[in-house]
Amino acid sequence: MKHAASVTAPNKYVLIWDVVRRIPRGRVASYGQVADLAGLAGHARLAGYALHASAADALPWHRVVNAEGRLSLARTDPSSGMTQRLRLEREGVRFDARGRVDMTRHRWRPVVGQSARRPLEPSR
DNA sequence: GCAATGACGCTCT
DNA sequence: CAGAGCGCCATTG
Repeated sequence: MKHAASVTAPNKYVLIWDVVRRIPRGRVASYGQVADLAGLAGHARLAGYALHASAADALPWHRVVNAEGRLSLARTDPSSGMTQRLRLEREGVRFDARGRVDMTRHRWRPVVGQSARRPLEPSR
């Protein structure tokens, strides 16, 4: 069925869910970023699949947006867009006039070694 | 097993 | 900056 995972949940999905669960409050990550952290670099689509397959309130799925900072809605539940935006705003995530998340300020930066690289956001 | 579809992403126009 | 095209992989008919 379209709502996979209802009975079968590939380990890959579990990996993705685990990453999503680690996203801090007030921070957002893109599907590609989640896939990458889950060890599935380049497979952003799988991240989307995993989220769709997971239970609605089993994890902070609302903190996952696409690379453009826009909200990707599930065709089976278009109303999720409203829920997502409300939850994010409630966490302090700001949206611009176009309805996009300000990625430069809210993109989640998991600790990797924080040696060099780190353009650091304009922090307003 | 092939063809179509999908909570995506990157590149080119 | 917007739209179209192509690539990735898993699920479904």
